[in-house]
Amino acid sequence: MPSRRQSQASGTRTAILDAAERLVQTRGFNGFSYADVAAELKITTAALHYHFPGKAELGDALIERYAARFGEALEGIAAMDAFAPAKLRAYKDLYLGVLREHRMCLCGMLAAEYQTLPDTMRKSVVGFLDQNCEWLSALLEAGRSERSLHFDGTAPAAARMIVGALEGAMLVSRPYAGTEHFELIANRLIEDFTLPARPARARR
Amino acid sequence: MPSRRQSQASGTRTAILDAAERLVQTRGFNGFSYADVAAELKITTAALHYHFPGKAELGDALIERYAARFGEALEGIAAMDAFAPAKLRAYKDLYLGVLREHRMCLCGMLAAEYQTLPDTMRKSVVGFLDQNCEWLSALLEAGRSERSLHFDGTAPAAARMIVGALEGAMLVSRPYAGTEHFELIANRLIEDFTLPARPARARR
DNA sequence: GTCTATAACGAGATAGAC
DNA sequence: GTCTATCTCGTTATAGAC
Repeated sequence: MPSRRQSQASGTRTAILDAAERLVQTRGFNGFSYADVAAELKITTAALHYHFPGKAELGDALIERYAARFGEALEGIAAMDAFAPAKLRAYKDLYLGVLREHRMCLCGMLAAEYQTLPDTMRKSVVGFLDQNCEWLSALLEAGRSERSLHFDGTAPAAARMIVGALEGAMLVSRPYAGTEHFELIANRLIEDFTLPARPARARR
Repeated sequence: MPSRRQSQASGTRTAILDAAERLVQTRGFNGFSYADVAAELKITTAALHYHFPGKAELGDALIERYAARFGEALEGIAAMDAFAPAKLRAYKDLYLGVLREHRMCLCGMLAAEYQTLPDTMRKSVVGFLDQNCEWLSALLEAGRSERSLHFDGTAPAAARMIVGALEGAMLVSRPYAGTEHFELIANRLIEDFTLPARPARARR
């Protein structure tokens, strides 16, 4: 039987990333410390430094994992047997799921703190935004082709608007308690891109 | 001749607020220190504490001044001899002006850091967002009445979408160099609300 | 892999002289 | 109003034992 590969994430490493991720998404990269993570895991900060030499490396690992997970979710949506509007709603629901946990999008939070980030983290944040815009562009193009979505201008431009609007909706919604504020904005945004279904029935 | 009132802002106090404001808008409330402000003004941190006993009080003063200044700008726009679409563009340009200085909206930045803020600052951030939404609601209603703007649903809901989208556009635009990213999103957003002028000429 | 111990620094804040 | 001097605490980080 094959033994564990050295590249496999140890339980502690994953637990550190989980705790740090939540802290960054709720308090920001400049709003948490190694001590916060260590306290949550009931280990010492010295143990943290064993897994991540410095906060910059921890930050790099956080974005890398987050972007990979988000990419998988996007692949899952792309593989859905559904028309583009349903996929766009599923994309919006990714953000909604994050907000439900009272979190900001990791890279949206880091975008706010952009000027204070190490250079490697900056590049990764931009990469995440680009990744989202490219995926959305393809979805929008497909929706236009199948006549289920409509928008003026280029697909990349429309994609940037959607990403910006959803990130902004999360940003301004978190100071208010629930998700109603976000859903109001997001649902309205998505409707603006959706053409009424032709064959079955009119929009209710 | 009347001597200076005690309530008048001293030059130092204003200089502190100016420096701190820029620091918060570029680096976040958790991304700057008294030492940063003191260094910029070439005074000591002890002098800062004379004007603002603690960082929380400084933060309160920052939001208060920012909201007041923003409110004045809104009054100025409301008083314009123009139709609602021009006023909506002027509103958008308020955000654009901030972004041109490579800054995030003060309260947008603070919204990201919301969970780490003192309670008085939290309340003020929400107040700022509400102030904007209420002003925009009135503008949207007026535009609908004069048939120069159109939107589905209620004016407050549409206003929240605009505020969220503009804050989000700033957020995701700052990692990219110029203002093109923002303008693409914001102009598109505003066009979606604007009805083509009836009498004179079609949109160019 | 995790600990204790500690270094080295920066942050917010205060006392008291000028 | 602003300074010097100092305090306390939190944060990042390292050395070396277990």
